[in-house]
Amino acid sequence: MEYNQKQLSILESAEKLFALHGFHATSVRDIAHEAGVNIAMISYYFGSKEKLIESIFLKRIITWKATLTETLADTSKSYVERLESLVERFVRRIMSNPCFNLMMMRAQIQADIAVNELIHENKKEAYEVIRAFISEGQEKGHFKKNVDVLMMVTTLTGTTNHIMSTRHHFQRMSNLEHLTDSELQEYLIIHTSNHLKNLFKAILLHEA
Amino acid sequence: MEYNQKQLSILESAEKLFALHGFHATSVRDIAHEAGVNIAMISYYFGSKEKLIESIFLKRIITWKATLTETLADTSKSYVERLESLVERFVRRIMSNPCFNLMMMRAQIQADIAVNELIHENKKEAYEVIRAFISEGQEKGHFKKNVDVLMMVTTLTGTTNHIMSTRHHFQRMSNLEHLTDSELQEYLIIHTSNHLKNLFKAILLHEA
DNA sequence: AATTAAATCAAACGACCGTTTAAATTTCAC
DNA sequence: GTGAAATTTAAACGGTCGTTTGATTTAATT
Repeated sequence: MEYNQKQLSILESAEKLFALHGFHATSVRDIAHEAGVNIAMISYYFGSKEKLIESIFLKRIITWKATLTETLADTSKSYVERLESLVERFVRRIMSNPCFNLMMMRAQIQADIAVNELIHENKKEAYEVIRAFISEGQEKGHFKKNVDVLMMVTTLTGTTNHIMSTRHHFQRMSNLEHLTDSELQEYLIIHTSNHLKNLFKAILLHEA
Repeated sequence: MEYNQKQLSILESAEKLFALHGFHATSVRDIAHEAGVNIAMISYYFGSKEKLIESIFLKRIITWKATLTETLADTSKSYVERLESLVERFVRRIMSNPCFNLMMMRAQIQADIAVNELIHENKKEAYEVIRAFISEGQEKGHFKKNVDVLMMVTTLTGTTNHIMSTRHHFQRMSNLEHLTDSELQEYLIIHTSNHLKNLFKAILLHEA
């Protein structure tokens, strides 16, 4: 799908505003104003407000299955190193795209939205790559056996999403008000990754 | 704050609909219809739709600090047992009130809502009780020292919220479609609690 | 029983909404 | 340069929204 400059501007503006205010509290007039276009352009280019949000999801749900597969198949690294890479890449990907991921969180809370099936399939693919990797590690004796991988992935996603969506609360709780937005983001990426790596290693590895 | 039967009916209906559809996609006509009252009653009893949602938060944010304090101060139990009780009570509390907690999640995503300060204070209080407990356990040698308690609490909250908000996706991923809603809820409470207990024990305890 | 206060109602208000319309303008292809 | 196609525009449409209004009904008080 090729978009022209106007369409891209609309998509970006919509993504930002939907993330901030949600779908229903964002009007096409808001989006058009932010994008510098006339309001009829939304319908002209995308057909409807509903199809606009679907287009954002379609554009953004770049399946990250390929990245995952590559990361977890890198035999130059140990199983632990690959697990650590998985966590780092995941956390950085979420934290570096706050708008889209806030939209994802809203979509997941909202039971009646058209992209739910797309999201489900996307998550299922990712999960199956991770599960295959953990299983392989278990069979080869690198990881412990009694670990619920789906719960583990839920903790990865849930923790990261929660930090991202409540980062200003977190900032206040940690007395980090002096940090700029990009400093805070980098701090959160590192600390969240480290925390999650510690958690997963603690349950997957045999104590050294 | 004492509410009459009509007001309670409005509060319940509003909570359910705000949880399902969000504040902006729920109209006062929807709420009035669900509650069996005339739409003017919303403004009459609560002043506005905005004040209605605030009233729900005020009513529901029963500070759980007292429950926490009691659970974590129960000296008839070991430190580990108290940690386990904390997890179980937290998870059950969230999972048993899906409507209110979906509203909480939405409120947290939404940066510009009047109750954010209330939520922040509420979370801060709870966090400080937990941190005091973990610190005490560390000082007495029951828990390991290098654990980020705020991150731990974030994992507790993030994981539980994520399961709750994506429970139908989770149900499908786990091939549990045959379960009724209440069976699924109970399954999730138990499995989430066990998973989180395993995680926290793995990072807090010295390997036996 | 009469009066006052509270609750309820249907209708209305002014605002906002997403989408459409028809005309105007711009761009493209020949 | 011309005509067709695409894009853009301002206005309009029909609908929904939260809140208010004033009349009516019900409940409480004297």
